[in-house]
Amino acid sequence: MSKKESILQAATWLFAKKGFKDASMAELSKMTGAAEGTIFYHFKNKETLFLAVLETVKLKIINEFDEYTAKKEFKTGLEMVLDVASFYLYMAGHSPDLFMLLHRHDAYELAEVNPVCREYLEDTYNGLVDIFERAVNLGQEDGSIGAMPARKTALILFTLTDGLVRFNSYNLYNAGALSSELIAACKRMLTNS
Amino acid sequence: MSKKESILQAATWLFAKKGFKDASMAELSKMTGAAEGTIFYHFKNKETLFLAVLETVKLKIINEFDEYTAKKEFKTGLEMVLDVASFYLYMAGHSPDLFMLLHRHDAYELAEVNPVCREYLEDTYNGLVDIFERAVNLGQEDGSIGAMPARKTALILFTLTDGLVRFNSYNLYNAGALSSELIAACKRMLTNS
DNA sequence: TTGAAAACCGACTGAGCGCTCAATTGGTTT
DNA sequence: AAACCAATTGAGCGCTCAGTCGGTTTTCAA
Repeated sequence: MSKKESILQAATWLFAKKGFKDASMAELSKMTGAAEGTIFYHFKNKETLFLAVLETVKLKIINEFDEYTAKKEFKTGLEMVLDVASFYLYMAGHSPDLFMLLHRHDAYELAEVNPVCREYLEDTYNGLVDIFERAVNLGQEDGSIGAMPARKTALILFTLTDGLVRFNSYNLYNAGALSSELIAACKRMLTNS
Repeated sequence: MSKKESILQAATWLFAKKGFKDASMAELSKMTGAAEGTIFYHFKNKETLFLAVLETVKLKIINEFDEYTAKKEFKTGLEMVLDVASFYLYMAGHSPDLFMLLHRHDAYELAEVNPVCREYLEDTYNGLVDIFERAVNLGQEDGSIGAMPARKTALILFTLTDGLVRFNSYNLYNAGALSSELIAACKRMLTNS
């Protein structure tokens, strides 16, 4: 792995763990073995490095879900919704850094003034909501999901699933213990007419 | 209003807007007209000030919801759930600072090492989830809500409502436009057997 | 082999930060 | 009038940090 790549990888972890402000270039330098000057040789400043991290987060998440939905076969749209929600919980447990970065406020504050940052975030979220929407549409065609606005329902499903992941990362409640209840709630929400 | 009170009030706004690290005592001093020394006379350090802010947030939120549920009469448990969710959205729009503070990671990171902070957060969340749970129990007694685990369902309802508020504060999607869909989704989720 | 570009290094800089402290004020008690 | 005290002040201290810079090493095509 090139030094640039290892910097990017370590930065993902560090920004996720400490947030933008509390992640210091000195610590990043120690972690990677690269001198501070080297970091600034590859990324012109801290903000640029953060943006590069956000881009890889977006690519990794979208790619992971694309692979999952392409590989797996779903019997019904309802089943697809439930499986995607489960997979979301699974991924968040498996790659907590990626989701932690999306749950911190750093990116949203930067997005207020930086269009590129905003684009990364919108792409990531739209990609995820799109998957739920496709599943809802599918379910409404095959009859497994009742009549309701597909896009808005997809946003609700996404909000609920993502909210559970977020609460889990706060260490106040255990989202794992709620996963089966999440699935049950989604099922009831979608099959009621 | 005493100088101490105005410091606390301004700090609430500043911590909510900028987060713990980016909120500087110099700016707080400018905002309030109090010298920096005065701030440290009333609050021994920045963390103590932050804790004091968190405590007022907890008190304000719990108090607001207590007043609401005490004043208003609910015909059924289901209606209470839906009304409480609506009131949650209303409050978040009316006092965005309070919820912004709960949505930032600062408090949760402090809670990892500071039991008092953890207590404030748990009290706040438990207070809110309790309201939903009472409503669900009520609904299951009067028959307006189907059979399902009350506490876990309350957590799901809370997660969903709070998640919507959070997304709204990110300025990526408009939670206001989803409020009617939130209510509809909750209704379907609760009345299905 | 060579030499220029790319990659890398780490001591250094200056701004900004939380916090301290000696001094001052104005009101109350003795 | 003297003593006391809580509240307030702001210059300044020690420290951390992102970012710079002059120099060194590595790479690789000619």
